[in-house]
Amino acid sequence: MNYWLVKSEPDVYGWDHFVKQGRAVWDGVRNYQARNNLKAMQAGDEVLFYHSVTKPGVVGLARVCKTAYPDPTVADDPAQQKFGWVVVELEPIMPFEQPVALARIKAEPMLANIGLIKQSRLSVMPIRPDEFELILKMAHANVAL
DNA sequence: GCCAACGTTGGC
DNA sequence: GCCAACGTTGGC
Repeated sequence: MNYWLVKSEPDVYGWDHFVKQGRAVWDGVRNYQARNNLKAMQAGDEVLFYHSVTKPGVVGLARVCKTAYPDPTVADDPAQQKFGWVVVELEPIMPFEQPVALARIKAEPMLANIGLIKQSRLSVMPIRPDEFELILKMAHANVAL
């Protein structure tokens, strides 16, 4: 089991929209490192859902329900296909009773090396098990790991 | 609205 | 291959 964090701007695609749909095709990733992270995801991996820009913070927990396949939004664009962009599919598990604001993450010494802070522009990143567990605690999420 | 970080593009 | 210019992300 691996743990991840994905970012989305709530005004573009927020947690509520995600829950309403019940499943998300995670498309639009156009960065090699983020793409490689998508490719490394396995079915059942747990994913922190992060709202960027407005009220930045982790708002809920999701899981990978379908592993990487070619991004259908560039299926008709040969110029884009050479990049090998992919999507995964995610489904919501639960919202956080107490969302974990970025400010709280920054204030937590044990999270000083989290990718979210170290590589602030990366939109799909791995999270260490200890970091993941701590964020769930901070969210008051009682979930079996 | 501003700015820092950083990835990409294109000239040389 | 280097580097300046430029665009995008995302926090504040």
